[in-house]
Parts: sequence; C-alpha cells; structure tokens
Amino acid sequence: MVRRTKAEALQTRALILDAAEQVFHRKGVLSASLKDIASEAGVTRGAIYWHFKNKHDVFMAMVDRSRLPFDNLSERAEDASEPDPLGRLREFMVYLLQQAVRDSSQRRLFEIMFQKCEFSGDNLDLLVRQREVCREASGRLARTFRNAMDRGQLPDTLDISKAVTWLHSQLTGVIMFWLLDPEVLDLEHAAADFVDTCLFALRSSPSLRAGADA
Amino acid sequence: MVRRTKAEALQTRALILDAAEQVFHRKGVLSASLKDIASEAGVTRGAIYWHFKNKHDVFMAMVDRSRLPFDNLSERAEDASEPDPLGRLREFMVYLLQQAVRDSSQRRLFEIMFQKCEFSGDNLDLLVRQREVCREASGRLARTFRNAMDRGQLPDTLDISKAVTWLHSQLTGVIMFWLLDPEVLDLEHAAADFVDTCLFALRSSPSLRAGADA
DNA sequence: CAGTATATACGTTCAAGCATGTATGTATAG
DNA sequence: CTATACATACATGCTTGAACGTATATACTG
Repeated sequence: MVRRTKAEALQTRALILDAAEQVFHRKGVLSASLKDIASEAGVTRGAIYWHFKNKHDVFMAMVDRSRLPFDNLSERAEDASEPDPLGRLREFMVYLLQQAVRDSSQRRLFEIMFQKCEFSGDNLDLLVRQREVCREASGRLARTFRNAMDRGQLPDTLDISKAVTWLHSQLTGVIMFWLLDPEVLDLEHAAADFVDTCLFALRSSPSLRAGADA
Repeated sequence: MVRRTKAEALQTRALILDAAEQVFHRKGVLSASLKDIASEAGVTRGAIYWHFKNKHDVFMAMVDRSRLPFDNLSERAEDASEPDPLGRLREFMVYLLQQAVRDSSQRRLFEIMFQKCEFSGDNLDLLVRQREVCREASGRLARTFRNAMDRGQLPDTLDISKAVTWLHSQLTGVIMFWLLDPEVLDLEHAAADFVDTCLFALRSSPSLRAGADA
C-alpha cells in the first residue's frame, strides 16, 4: 500500500481535503490537528505532509477548491448585453441562498468561514483575500446596477456605492443569521421573499438615492 | 508585593480582562495563551488561575463584562406607552452602529466575536448563548413592531416574523461587512442612511406583508 | 488595642501531554 | 533504476494545570 499511481494520488489529495472539511467543521480550524484530519481521511500525517506544506496550506487548498459562488455572479448579470440584469441578479441571489441550504458542503464551508475560523496569524491572509473577493463582488454588483439603471430597471438617481454596500450587507447578514439559528428561518423557502425585499428597497428607497447626507 | 486588598484584587481582575481583550483581538482567542495574557497584564499565570478557572473562563468573563448593547434595545422602544416606537428603534440602531465605530473596546469585541473566535469545543456554549441573546432581541423587535403597528407607524399587514428576521439580518450584515473592510464604508456617517433604508423597506415593501409565499 | 491565626492574592516551579516538523524507511510506478 | 507516494519514528517546543511557596490583609481572640 504505497506508491499509488498519479490518479490515485490525486484521489488521496481530494480525500484529505474532504476530511479536512469535515474535521474543520466539527472541531474548528485551529483546534483541529493534522492527526485528526489524517485519521478522518484514513491516512497518516505523512500523506498530508506529502501533499501539503502544513495545516494552513490544507485549509487554503480546501477554501480554494470550492470557490465560494460569489464569483458566478459575474457570468451574466454584469454583461452589458443582458436585457434583464436585475432578473439575473435576482436569480443569482436566490440561487446562492438556496444553495447554502441544499448543498451541505457549501453550508459547511460557510459555517467554517463564519464560525469555525480565527482570522489571526497564518489565517490573516485569508481575511485579506476575503476582502479582495468582497471588493471584486462589489465591482460586479456595481456594473450590474449600472446596466440595470441604463435599462430603466433601477432609478437613475440611485447611489451605486450605497446600493452595493447595502445589498452586500444583506446577503452576508441573512447567511450569518441563518447559520446562527437555522430553526427560526426556513431560508430555502424564504430566499425569494428576502431577495425581493432587497430589490424593492433598491428600486424605491429614497435613502439610497444620491445626495442624502448630514 | 502579594496579598493585595480586596479593591486591589478587583483591579487586578479587571486588568486581566483588559489584557485578554487586547490579546484575544490581536492573536485570536484560541491562539492566545494565558502566558500572553499574563505578560500583557503585567502579572503571572498564577494570578489568572486565581481569578479564573481557565482561558475559557477568562473569555466568558470578558464577554459578560461588556454586555453587547443589543440588550438596551428593550429600554424604551418596546414600551407600549412609548408614543414613537419606530423613532426609538431608529435611535437605537443608529446608536448601535455608531458606537461600533466610536467605542474601540466595543469594536474589538465585535471583531473578536466575528473574526477571532472559533465556536467549537469549549466555545460552543458561547454560540448557544449568542443564539439565545439573538432570540431575545428578536422578541423585543417583534414587540416594538407590534407597538409601531398599533400606532400606525407600520402597515398593519406587516408579517412581523419576516420583518424581524429581515431587520436583524440587516444589522449583523452591515457590521460584518464593515468589519471586513472598514475602508470602503464610513459606517459612522452612513449609519443613519442605512437605518433609514431598513425602515423604509419595513414600511413599504410588499414582500414583507403577510401572505406572499410559493 | 495588641497579638495571633488564617484565608487571600498572588508568584514560581514542575510534570505531562500534544502538535508540529523533519528525518528516515519503503515499496512500487514509470 | 529512480523518483514518487506515502508510513513510521523521533526530536522539539509550547501550553496547560496543579503543586508549592509566601507575604500580607483581615478576622478573631484575649
């Protein structure tokens, strides 16, 4: 039982990442030891150290693997030729929230990032990356809003910067709220309503229009 | 330099908690050792073990000390005799957000809870407590909404449960968003606008009315 | 009020357990 | 035959919890 083929080695690597996801979720990223992950994966620490530099490297690989789906937002909603950008945005947001409920791996990822992870020491660069991912998503949101404004789906007096911040806060907020107490919110069914409330405010709220300070 | 008076002992205890706040914020709750906290406080681990059972006990005491200001919400807004419950609620929300910016200790607490803490193992009971605190706050919010509806400040068709979930998500969402990237959001100045947007949606959004499913 | 006893508020020391990283072994795929 | 894909063994450092020491505040006693 040594020296697997390249394909088997890749499988082992994936197995380790699967195990890491489970163990990180169960015990927390810092509390989890490589020994825990190894035995969960049915290998020894040696295997982990062969595929990864250290625990932080495992963690980063696990995060990278399942690209948080914020990226997909870009696909169509921000395309200038899309006739219904707001509709695509709505689709995406509902999908994102429902996916958090349906895809248990996705949900675990969210719980790890929000509840089972200390952003300090080695993990500080993850916080930096989260910030970058967040800014990119904000950029896509801004372009989507611009398209929607051009097509008359949003008021042309909308303060895009405010609107982006506001909508972004919404999404992270529900997810956090739901993760903290899943029983009080049936997110899968409430997703559409929630998103609609967000979009309604974007269209109608005077405080999201430009020029309303002090 | 031993056997201080009772007053001095209490002072030492507070010193340890201050130090813990700093160290937890800097290194993360799990990564911080009692030695770190001790040297930050200018005492030895012996002093900490005298006042507290272990690190988790220190952490809990630190959290308990600065009651997260969610509690204050109850004071006036949910009082049935208050003529302007929505106004009080607005005041409170703006205050909460601005306090997160102005009071550095409060901000550190938020950052510790949101970014520097693994809710696993010993800390799992903290998650449970957070859930309870959250539910209590939701109850207060619901009563406040009820009062506002009775006084005509909110539509009487408002789905209170949805509204509570929604508003609660808002608040946690902005705070998280701001903590992640403080530079892109001047929360202190944006607080009022943000809250107004929330309240506007409460008053006007059709998707927060009762009976809008499937 | 003086003297004594004792609990208090720490500082210091020590043993033990882990987790980590590395070094080394090893069997097989290529 | 050699590099690969692991398993095993080992050395190190750090943290914890508890034991132990100790000097003083405070309570008690006469």
